[in-house]
This record gives sequence, C-alpha cells and structure tokens, in this order.
Amino acid sequence: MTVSPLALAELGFDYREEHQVRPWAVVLVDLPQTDGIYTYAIPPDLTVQDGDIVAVPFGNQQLGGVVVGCVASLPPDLPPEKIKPIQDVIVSGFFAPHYWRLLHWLAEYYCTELITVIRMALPPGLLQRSQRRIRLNGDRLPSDWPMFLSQPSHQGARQILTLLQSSKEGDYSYRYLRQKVPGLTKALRDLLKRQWVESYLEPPKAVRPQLPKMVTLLNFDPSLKLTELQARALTVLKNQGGELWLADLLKAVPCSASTIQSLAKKGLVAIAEREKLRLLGQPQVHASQAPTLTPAQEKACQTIRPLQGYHQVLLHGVTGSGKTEVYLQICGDRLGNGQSVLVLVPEIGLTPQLTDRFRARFGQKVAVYHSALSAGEKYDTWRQTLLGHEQIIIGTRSAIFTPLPKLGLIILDEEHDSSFKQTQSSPNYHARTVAQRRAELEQCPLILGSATPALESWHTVHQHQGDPQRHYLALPDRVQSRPLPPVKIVDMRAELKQGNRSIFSRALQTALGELKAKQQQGILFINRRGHSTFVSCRSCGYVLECPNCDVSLSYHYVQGNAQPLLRCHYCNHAETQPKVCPECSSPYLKFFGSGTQKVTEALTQEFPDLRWIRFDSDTTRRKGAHRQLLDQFKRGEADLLVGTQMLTKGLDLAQITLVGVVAADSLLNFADYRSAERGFQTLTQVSGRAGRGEEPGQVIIQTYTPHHPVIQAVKTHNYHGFIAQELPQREMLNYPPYGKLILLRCLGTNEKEVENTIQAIAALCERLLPKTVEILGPAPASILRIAQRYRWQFLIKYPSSVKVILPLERIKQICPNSVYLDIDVDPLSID
DNA sequence: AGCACGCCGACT
DNA sequence: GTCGGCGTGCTC
Repeated sequence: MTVSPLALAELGFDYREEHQVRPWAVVLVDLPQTDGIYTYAIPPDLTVQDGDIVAVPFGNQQLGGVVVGCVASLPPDLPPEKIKPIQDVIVSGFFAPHYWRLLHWLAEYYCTELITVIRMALPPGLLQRSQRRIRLNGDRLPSDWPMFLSQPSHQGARQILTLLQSSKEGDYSYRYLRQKVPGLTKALRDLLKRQWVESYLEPPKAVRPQLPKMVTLLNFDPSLKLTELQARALTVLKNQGGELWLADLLKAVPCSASTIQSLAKKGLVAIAEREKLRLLGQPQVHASQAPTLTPAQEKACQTIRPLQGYHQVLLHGVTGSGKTEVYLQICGDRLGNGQSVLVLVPEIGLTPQLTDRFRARFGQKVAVYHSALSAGEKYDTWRQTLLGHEQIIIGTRSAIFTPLPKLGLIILDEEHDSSFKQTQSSPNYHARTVAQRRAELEQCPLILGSATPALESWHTVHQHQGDPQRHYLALPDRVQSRPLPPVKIVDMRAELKQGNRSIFSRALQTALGELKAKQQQGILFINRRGHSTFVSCRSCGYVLECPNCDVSLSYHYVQGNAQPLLRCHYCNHAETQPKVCPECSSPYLKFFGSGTQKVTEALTQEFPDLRWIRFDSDTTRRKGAHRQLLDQFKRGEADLLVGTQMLTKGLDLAQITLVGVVAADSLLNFADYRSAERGFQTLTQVSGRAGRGEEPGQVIIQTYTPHHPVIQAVKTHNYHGFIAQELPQREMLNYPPYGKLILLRCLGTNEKEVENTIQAIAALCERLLPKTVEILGPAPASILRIAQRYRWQFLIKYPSSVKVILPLERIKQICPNSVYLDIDVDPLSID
C-alpha cells in the first residue's frame, strides 16, 4: 500500500480537524518485502509528530521507525489488543517539511511504497534494530551448577553456561549462541526458568551505520555429510575465493538464510558483520583563482546571479565552453549568502577533475556523496549536511536526497546523461525530475547544464516562451576562441571495397601513425567492453549463449596462460571457453564483433610503438582506478586511451588532439525511440574531447551508414538542426517530451505465469484508464530472459495534458508473489 | 531481518 | 518416535 494522503484519510487521518485527539501513530518500520506500515499507541507523556524517528517494540525486538501520520481511529481490521505503545522519540522533526513532502511526492509519482523511498533516501542503518542478548545472572547461579546439570539432556545448558563463563562479560548475543549451541531454544528455556541466565534486548546503538554480513569459509571438507543445498552454497563460496557478502551468496544459490545458518552451526563458515572498505585518502588540491570570463559566461552569470525563488535554467554550452566556471561563480555567490548548493554529476569516479576544481576554489566547504561510499562515510556525510553550514555537495543521482537545509541552488551537470535515471530498482526515479520538484519546494533555482541537452529539457524551456521562471542560456563558443574540432566521416563500406580489412580506416591509421611523431595524445571510442561481442562455430554456426539469459556470451581475453573467459554482460555469468564447439565438436570457434580488448589487440599488432591504456568497466572496477589511469595518461605514460562510454563523460584533457570512433553504427541501431537522441549525444560528447588545448583537434568517425541524419548532424556540430528534425517525429508519435510513458514489466522464472499476469494487468488498465491512453503490448522484452527470469512488458502512452492514475491496488492483487512487478515511470529505454 | 512453527525425510 | 533441515508466515 502506498501511503498517499488518500490512504491516510482512509486510516482515519482527518486534515480538517487539527485539534482532534489522535492517540495512534502510523509508523513505517524498515522491513524488507513489506510495506512496513504499523500502528502504535502514543503514550500520554510523549509528543509525536510526522517525520519523527521513534523507537518501537516489534516482536521481541526494538526497531527504529518513521512516523508518517497520527490518526484518531484504528484500522477496522486491527484488534486493539495487538497495539503496543511507542517506546521513545529518537529524533524529533528529523525530516524538514519540504523534504518530507518531496518523499511523499516521489512515492506517488513513481508508484512506489513510501518506505521504499525512505529506505533509499536515508543512509543505511539509520533505523537500526535491537539485538537479543543472553547474560549470566551472577546472583542466582550457584557455583556448583555442574552438579545440577549432569544429565545428558542437560548438554545444551552446560554448553551455554561454559560459553558464557569463558567470556569476559558473561554476555553473548542470542544469534551467536544459536550458531554455537544445538538445541538452544530448549536449553535456554530451562536456564531462564532457573533464572541462572537472563535474556535482554540491547537497544540500537544511537543510530550507527549498519554493517553488512560477510560469510567466510572456514573449512572445506568434501567428505562431510551435507545436504545438497548446503554443499552447493559451500562450493559457490569456495569458488568465489572463500568470502562473499551474505546477500550475494543468497543470490547465487537458491536457498534461504537458514541454510547458511546451518553451515555456520557446523563450523564450516562464519557469518560476521564487516565494514566495507573506506575510501582512499582525498588527494590534495592547490587553491585556484577565478579566471577571466568570456562574454557568454559573463552574461550567463549575470542572468543567474539575481534569481530568487524557483527558476529553471538550461545552460547549453558546447563542449569546452566553460560551463564549470559558470557553476563555480554562481556557487561562490550562494555560499556567500550562507546558502548551500547541490551539484549532481553523472558518475563521480569519472569526474575527478570537476571535484578537484570545486575543491581548489572552495576547499573544505566541498563534500562528495555517491553510492560507492561505505555505509559509514555516507552516514557521516549525511550527518554533516544536517548541521546547516553553507556547503557544496557534489554527488551522483542519489545525492539529490542529501538533506541540506538552506538549499540555495541545484546544478545538474551533463543533465542529458542517462545515469541520472535509476533503473532496475524501485523507485525508478530520474534525478532531474526529482531536482525540479525539490527546487520548486525549496524555492531555489535549478541549473541544467549540457552540450547536448535532453529533448525534455530543451522542450520545457522553449514551450513556455516568455515564462519569467524559465531561461535558456547559450555558451556557443569554446573558451579562448578555440574552434570545435573538424569531424571526418569515413565510409567503412568503401574501405572494404578498396581492400582494407583492418578495423581501422586508412584515415584513422594515418592519424594514429602521426600521434607519436607529433607527441600528441588521442582517444579511441568503442561501444563495447570485452574482446568480441559473440563467439560462434564456423562449422555449424552455433553461438555460445549464457545459460541464464537469452544473450550471447562475450569473449574476454585473460592475461597469462589462464583459460580464455566467456562472460555474460547482463548477469555477469562467466565460464571458460570450450576447446571445441559444444554442438558439433568442431575446433573452429570464431570471434565476431569488436570490443575494447580486440581493438587494443589490433593496435598492438598494427602500431607496436603506440602505448595505450584501456579504460572501461573491466579496468576501472577497482576503487580509485579511474583517477589512477587518467593520471597515468595525463603524465604522458601512454599515447592513446581506449575505452567505452566512460570516455564521453566530463573528460577534460587539454593534450587530446585525436578522437577516433571505431564503429558508430552500433550506437544508432537500437530498436528504441530514443536511439537517435542517445547516438547524437554520445558522438557529440566524445567528439568534444578533442582540441581543448592549444593544439587543434580532429575527430574521425567510422561508419557503414555515413548518410544517417545523426552522423550528419554530428559532423556539423549542429544540435539545433538535429532537434529540428527529431522533435516533430516525437510529436507525431506522441513520444516524450510531448507524451508521457509508463512501462509495466513482469519478471519471473515461470514464463507462462509471467505472460498471463502481464496480460491480466494490461486488460485491467485497458478497461479502467481513459480512452486517450494508449496501451502498447503486452510483448516479451527484447531480451526475453535475463538471469533466469522471463520478462514481459507493456507500455502506457498518453498526452502530457492527461493525468493518469494507475489502479495500483488492483494491479498488485492480480500479481502473484512469484511474479515481480516493475513500474517504470518515464522510462529511458524500453528494451 | 529475525523468530516460531510445522512439515518432511532420516535416524536412533 | 525424535531430530535436524528448511520453507512459510508474522511482527502493530
């Protein structure tokens, strides 16, 4: 159930009578898999308000919870004797009213439970639970207790007492004892009755970060008698190097936590809370002064500076036009007013430069927040933001939820970037949409910056011509009058016809050859990591596929003598490459398509002198690897950076003169209404990396479709031309930004059940939604099966002017437990 | 999540 | 019969 104002009204929450006695509180507790809504009594000596964090009894433990409303009457199906009182108020007024409204709005807009939103917004561990502990009762325990427990049936009780006496405090957690002592429940009951030990609840340590559980292999003995599930779990653990997060292990083996508990009881594994590793120390940055502004930068600053209240500004600056300097100027103003600023960037690891520039200008006032921080670091940053000093938070999409008081400005840099949209886990929010709402609620300006604005952003500022709250600011030229690099389009069909079978065209070969001689650097852009996109048998055509997903496996070269690896890019399944075709036993397996690995291989062959660095998610997985690789490149330890999408994001290296795109086509041919927009953005962004320094740059794009309108628009750096042809197409088909989309998807291991469920939901929507709403599908997702789960979906499309409210309650009734329902509002991709 | 409960097969 | 393994359902 979603707690909308409507639902609260149903629970007896009456907005009209403010002074009515409301002795019950609706409390959200952090329970996985439920809506987490429970009703508690408010004791007369406590004052409880919406948004308070409270301690409540729950079963035999104590939990933290958030008060979402106070009500005058109990839900009809809840017997009054079940109600327990709230124990204590931990933090009063924890959520500022605007922030609280933002969370409610988010839950409603993205069709999620409020608890899901709160869970995502809060740092982990804030609503910690209590722990049941057992301790010796020194006063009652006779020193000659072994005399009383001589029977074999007292074995468990003897073990408990021995354990407790061996510890310094005479005190263990119930969980620990359960692992050590078989038949604990009975033995403990006996001891508790004798009052030799006592059981108590340790209240949650005043909000401390929750530590995830790590399972460690202690003893792998294949001769031991184990159940099949236990053996499987143990084998997986061993194969993964003996250590796994409990959550990951449960994902890998189809069993529940109790199976792992059994293994722990046998002493084969240990389950322990473990803190994730903290970040490396922050690098030192030298202080810097503001440079002189270009006239366009100056004008942008002058327009933004005086803005008070909510405004939306689209800062459309070509690559290298100095958007960051505008941000820095405006941030300086706001800090001077005692206000704080939120800066959102696509991926923090990719933009150490941006962070450095902010640090250089504002020093200690800059903090960083992103998902790779450990629970402890997140918690610390969160606490610090609450203190209310003026500060700048730079972070990825989740940073939009940092509870900065006195928020004076929100900036989204590279606002077109798709990583601002959360996919694969609810709520499927877009940080730009949330930022817009937050800026409205907090009454502060929002700046969207990009060289290739999303069509939505372009459309919003232009459809309301003359609206004093919307601004379009252009930075049409690069700083210091540097030109945009010329873009050369190479027709790869012609190359092949003229006998060039290399993956590099002659133009690119020439440019690569000159790189070294001119002592310059370049980047090569490839759309895929790994070596080849698929592996197929030359004799029978058999394609090696992932056992869990309906996709082919990618070939990954492994260093040294290790067996080559085939990896699934969807579920991360890996297997060693077979020596012969599994179908016809032919030894002739061939690799098709080219990934980063194959390109670097070809480079080594054709340009043995050229030193390159591979820059993709394979080589940058390690913490701090981004910065390290970029620093190496900056120091000139390599001539060429070879990488994927990551290269397109915020890379500002003056010495890059050459940008090569190995194959543009794979960017343009997605079966998705957004593929042209995405292709244009990616190609423009990667081209923009060239010629940012003294030396002029050049861009070479290889393609099999040189006349594609996107390629032509990229060639002439023509954003306006591109949207002039793209927008009318969207309008004609009622796609965003003109129409709205909601994607409903069902996932499950039973295909028939998934299909039936989606059919039923679609039929329901067809019947209940207004006629202006189009329903497209249901159909299987373009990759039907991922990680063993089948995926069926349908799309709801409607004009922005219509307000559509999904019949959520009834949809959930239809959906069986074994089918997972994912609702994606404003989906970015519908594959 | 944790905990109790109850079902099931294996064993004294 | 009884015990351990393991899925299920409940917690205001």
